[in-house]
Amino acid sequence: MSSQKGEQKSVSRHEIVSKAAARFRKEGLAAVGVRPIMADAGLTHGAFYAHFPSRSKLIAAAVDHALSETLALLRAVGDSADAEHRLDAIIAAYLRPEHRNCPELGCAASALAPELARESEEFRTHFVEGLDGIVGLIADNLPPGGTVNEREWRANVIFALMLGSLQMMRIATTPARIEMHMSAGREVALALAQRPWASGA
Amino acid sequence: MSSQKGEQKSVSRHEIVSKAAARFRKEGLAAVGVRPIMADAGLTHGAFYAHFPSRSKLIAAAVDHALSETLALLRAVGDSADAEHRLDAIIAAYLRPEHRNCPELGCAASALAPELARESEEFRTHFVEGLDGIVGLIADNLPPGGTVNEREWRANVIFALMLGSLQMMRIATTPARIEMHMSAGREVALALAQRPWASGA
DNA sequence: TGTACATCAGTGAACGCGCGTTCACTGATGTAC
DNA sequence: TGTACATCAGTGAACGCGCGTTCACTGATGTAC
Repeated sequence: MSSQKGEQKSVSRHEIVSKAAARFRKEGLAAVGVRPIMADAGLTHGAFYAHFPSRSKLIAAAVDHALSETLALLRAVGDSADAEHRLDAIIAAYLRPEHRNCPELGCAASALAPELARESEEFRTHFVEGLDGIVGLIADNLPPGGTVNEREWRANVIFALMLGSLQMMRIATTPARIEMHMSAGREVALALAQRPWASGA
Repeated sequence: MSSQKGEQKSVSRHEIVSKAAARFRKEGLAAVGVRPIMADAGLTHGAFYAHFPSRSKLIAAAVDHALSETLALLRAVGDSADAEHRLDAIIAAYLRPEHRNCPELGCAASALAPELARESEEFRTHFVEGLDGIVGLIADNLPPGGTVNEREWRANVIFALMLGSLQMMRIATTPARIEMHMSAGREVALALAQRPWASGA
């Protein structure tokens, strides 16, 4: 059987994607080359093209990987909270100091949004589908009520606020500022979730 | 007098900074080299080091330039609106289709936030001071009431929402999505501004 | 079980290219008499 | 006003370097008999 060779290859591929996802989030898409990623994965650069046809295909795979990791983590955080505090827990997990300090393990949008905005329409359409997983998780944990559209609308605003707040936390340099963006983002995101549906928001 | 030579030099410097500010916002800090910027300014790359000691000092100058342009524009937008609709006009100017489509003319934070978050603490401290100009403009146009801290707190949340919403507009690919992020961001930003002060938010 | 051959994941030299930065030089402008 | 010299903004070749990508090769693993 060729299963052991093939298995090794798919282990390598996973390692490449995983290390790339970390490097891209930490240093930016444009700043990271194929060689350092392959070195992180314990391989030499020449092997790269046996796994991916080009660097840009790796970017797509790495961003996908990062997004699903984040969705899985936020889902787990929600699941392990009381039924009435799930959204609270998800928002707090997104806007927490560790997420500020370790972009390499966090939400791809927060680490890469403007660079992703420069990618092709095709790429962005796919990325938005991935992000919709996270936005959908927020929508699913909103208080009951409202139409599907209203719930999605609200989840999108909440996510936009979380995204902007996390980026402000990362730019901020003083503990007081970081704390302000964190607690303000958490408080307002939660308040938006609990606003009555009647008012149209 | 050497005034004409010196004048030419400062005209060139301004041209370099201005073209760099546009390129960096359009393509990202890491993606733009000294040569293309100098070509945009109508000069050859060799002249660069008569104006700046290094590429990274140009980044600092370009980001400063971009931020003051944006502050001036938003201030002008606010000033030309009715007294009771100034914040409305500022928010609408930030979250408008032209700003989505032309990052090279827009807010540096929206085009570069994650890349700026990777810069040194010194750089970020200076950048936050610049951003505070915009946040301060929002605070100044909030409805009356609240302490200075409460007003700054609220202006920061509003700005975080505007930042996140504009980035979502840029990633979105369908007119409906773009429109949703725009109108949702506008509506909620304004609602946050008008929330009563008593409730602590 | 042992040997000969096929497969194929990974290696590392090499390609052309653009990067940030340096520097000897050019030539238009400004100054001195 | 005219000529000789000084200044200095801008030019473009050159430096070493890392980039994305290609490809002939290696050597461990798997297959056939």
